[in-house]
Amino acid sequence: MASPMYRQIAEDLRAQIETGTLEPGQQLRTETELGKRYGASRNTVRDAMKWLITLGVVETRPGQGTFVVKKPKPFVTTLTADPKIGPGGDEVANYGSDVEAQRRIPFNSEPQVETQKASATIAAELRVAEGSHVISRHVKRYIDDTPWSLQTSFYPMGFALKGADQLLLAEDIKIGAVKYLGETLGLQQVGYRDWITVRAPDAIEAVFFNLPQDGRIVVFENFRTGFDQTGTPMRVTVTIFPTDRNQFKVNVGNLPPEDISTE
Amino acid sequence: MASPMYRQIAEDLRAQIETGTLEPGQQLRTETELGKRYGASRNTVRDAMKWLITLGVVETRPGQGTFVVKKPKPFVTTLTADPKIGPGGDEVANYGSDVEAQRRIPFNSEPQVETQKASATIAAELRVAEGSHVISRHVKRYIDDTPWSLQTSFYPMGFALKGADQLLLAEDIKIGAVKYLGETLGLQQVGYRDWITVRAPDAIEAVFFNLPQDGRIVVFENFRTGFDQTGTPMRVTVTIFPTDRNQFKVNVGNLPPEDISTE
DNA sequence: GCAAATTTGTTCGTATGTATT
DNA sequence: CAATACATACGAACAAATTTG
Repeated sequence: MASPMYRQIAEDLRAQIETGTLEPGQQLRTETELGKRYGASRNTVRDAMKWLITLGVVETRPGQGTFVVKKPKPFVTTLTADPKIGPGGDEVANYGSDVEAQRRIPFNSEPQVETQKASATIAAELRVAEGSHVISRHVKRYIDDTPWSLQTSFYPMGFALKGADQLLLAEDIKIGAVKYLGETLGLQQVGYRDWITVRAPDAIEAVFFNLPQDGRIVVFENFRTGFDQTGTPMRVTVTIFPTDRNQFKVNVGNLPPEDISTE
Repeated sequence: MASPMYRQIAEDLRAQIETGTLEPGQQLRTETELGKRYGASRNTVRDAMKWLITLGVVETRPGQGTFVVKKPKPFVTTLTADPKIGPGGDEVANYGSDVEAQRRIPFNSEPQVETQKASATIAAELRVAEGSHVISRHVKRYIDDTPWSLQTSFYPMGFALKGADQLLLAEDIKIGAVKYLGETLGLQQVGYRDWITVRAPDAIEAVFFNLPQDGRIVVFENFRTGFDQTGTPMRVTVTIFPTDRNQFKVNVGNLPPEDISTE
């Protein structure tokens, strides 16, 4: 009896959900009904609900009721390059093929292109002066019509001035940005480094991914810095993935082919 | 007036924390005091506090008060192998060197060794029958005395019977488990695959890492499957890292040496 | 070591607002 | 428009944890 009543109620309901007595998507009894059943007031039941909500197992809809949450099937992204493509592959292309292998339909929005002054983080990764101008290309990415990731690539402004002017056009670069930079500037991406963190979504991300506003569901933030043949950073790509529907794989060394049919 | 009062109070306090008016570690005024100041009841202030708690910006300590949270300095783990070591390196050794480079002091508990029946997930990764026996070796890992990760490695039971009997001893394998398997069974780890997900911590993890019980702070779960020269899985290592103090790096291709002094 | 004061934690009751059916 | 169900807010009381005298 150490734990307070609202925790006991929450635990009982959670157990019912875990064991499948309550199925995903199913509606729970109303708060007043549960109060009667457990011999508690409606406010105490509501405390139990709040607890279950922060645990992410139920959600409430005003005017309707409380429901067991449905977990979406995760999207798996491989961070290491496909050996057939090598480290020079394009992010969009790479991720795309990875998704197709899972027989899903990816869709990217038209890029939104801006020129900005580099933030401290971006400047440090690109090794340019803080506040110097950079090109940012932003796309929204969907899989099977569900919001999947938000991706922004940053390039030094000099690239466009030296001949890679398509970087400034708000239009998909068909051959891929990396290949385009190779053809126009002779730059080759010989490697990249990913830096993966987890943080609460900002307001824009929460809206796009349809996440609760209170930051219960967090997002992956992946900084990918690409390096050219001289060891200089040529691009920084920041991709945001909500953790509730995304997973990553990293392949190192010689691996047998993966069986994806059972995923 | 669109947003409810408890959100307005929370937003005001959050802004004070963002701008530094309230510093990390600093104590907020008591709930009753804040209620008077904002013209709200104590319960409404408490709703604001709950909101800030799920946002992760404050924490309450019964009998003491409410405090602005201090964010710990993150630990960075590189998932791709050091090129000098190659994909055959040991997890413990690999991670260890990675941490030392950041001039921190890692410490591993003595391993806790058990034989178990393989769970569905472990069996699938190791490609053994579900329910067949496996050896599990579990260590608790600290850096600078703060709990850092929980790591469990699983090996097929056959390894011990065929000569690698030190796997069953609750004692550190000095030369590293991978090298030991090479010497005793001729197995070489030629590659591995990491599979990274994020989930709420279970009760044991929450206690070890000192995380709040309500699952607000989630953990990375990294499944690393190591493969031998025949392409057969030889080991599965599951490592749990709390996301509030851990980050990952992934290196692909040819990279310039990283400047770690500025981290 | 104990008692008092302080502060947050839990629970109840009640009233009113808002969203959906 | 009415009924239903969750959302917000107030007030009150007692419990539990911590610090201080």
